Amino acid sequence: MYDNDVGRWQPDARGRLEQAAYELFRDQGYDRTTVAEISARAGLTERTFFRHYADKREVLFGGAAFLEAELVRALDSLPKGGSAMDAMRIAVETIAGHMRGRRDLARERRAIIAAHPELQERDHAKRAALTRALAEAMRRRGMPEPEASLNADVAVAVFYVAFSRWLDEAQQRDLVEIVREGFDHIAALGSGSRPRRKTPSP
Amino acid sequence: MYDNDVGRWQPDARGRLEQAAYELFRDQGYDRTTVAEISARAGLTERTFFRHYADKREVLFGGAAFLEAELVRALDSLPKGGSAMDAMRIAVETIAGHMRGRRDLARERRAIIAAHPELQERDHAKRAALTRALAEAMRRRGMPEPEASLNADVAVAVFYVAFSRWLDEAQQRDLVEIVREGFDHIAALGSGSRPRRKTPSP
DNA sequence: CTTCGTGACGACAGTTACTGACATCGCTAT
DNA sequence: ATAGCGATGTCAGTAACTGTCGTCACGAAG
Repeated sequence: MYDNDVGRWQPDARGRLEQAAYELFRDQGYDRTTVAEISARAGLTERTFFRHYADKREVLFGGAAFLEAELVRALDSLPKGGSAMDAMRIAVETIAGHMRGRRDLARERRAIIAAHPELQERDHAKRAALTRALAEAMRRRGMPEPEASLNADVAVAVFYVAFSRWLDEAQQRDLVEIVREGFDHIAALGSGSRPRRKTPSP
Repeated sequence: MYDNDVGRWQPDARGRLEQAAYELFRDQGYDRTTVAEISARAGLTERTFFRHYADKREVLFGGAAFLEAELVRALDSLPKGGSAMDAMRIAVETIAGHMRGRRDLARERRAIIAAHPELQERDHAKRAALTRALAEAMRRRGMPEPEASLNADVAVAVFYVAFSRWLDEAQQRDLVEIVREGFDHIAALGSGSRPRRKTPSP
């Protein structure tokens, strides 16, 4: 679904558009670069840009749909026996793994979004969509409705907090590890004691 | 601050723009009405519309800033002695009181927003801003940080859920009453029993 | 009474995000 | 071959949003 164009045109038009956009946003800022510029640098026309992205903002959120799909896929492929929180933990750790090697890009992206309210709006919308998709997947596993949405909220919050820390920390830890600590912290809240482990028990 | 224009132009330009917008949105839909149309119906120019509203969407969210200000004002004017949840309850009930007599308008507004993703984005952003403002006010009352944000989240969630029910219910109850029930429900969660009251104890 | 801002608006031109309609041309299946 | 399909190009158009300057009532200062 991502590998288009092997014949008449250069391949990976989407990827070229995204890369061109990041370069231009970094060099001259988000609102000083036009869609026409992005398209030209990618060797395409403005019209084609809007065939790949519904609007200018979406070029910064191409990964969100992939992330959502991966999260749901990971959760659906898990046996339905174990605890619900464990299932969510595994699914979230799965998508956290997909971030490996993209920290610098993610930091650039965050800086751009932080400087533009319209992009923050879109970011929140993507988070809400991710949460809804996760809640729906939990419902498919048999969890009733207040719990499904509440647990999805918590799991997505853990992911976002971990993601933010991952970008902030000076030493470069693995995001999956930070996510795991987050879920440990949540579990500790329920048991009334301090976190049971900092790494998986031997 | 809201009562401009008593001389050379008709008064209440903002109000006229808002009313014109609602009428046109109701008659021909949000995206089939242009800012030029709204401005003309209000007896103003397009340029003036954008002096009052940062963009076309904002004309539907003029009340949000007022609501936020009222919520903070109500909370700040409360004595700092009592319980934190009681203070939030009183503040939220105060702004709930401001909705009286605007149910039909609110339902129209909700229908418009529900039909347009861009407006839902803005709606979520306004809710986030309200939550942040409430958390900050709670911090001013001495509540430390994880609690302030978490409690603000809960209080705003109660308000939004109550608001939605208020619009849905066939018989027209008072929003303040529904908000009160919501806070009762939350309090019951903490005490481990069912809600203590459905209406204020006699 | 004059003068001097100041605030709210109009007029106008310009940019740019976004859309619709139609043409082009390699690829694949029949 | 040919017919359809899919990704793109071309072109024209709409409407959201911005910068700049001019206008005119008002109120304060002189």
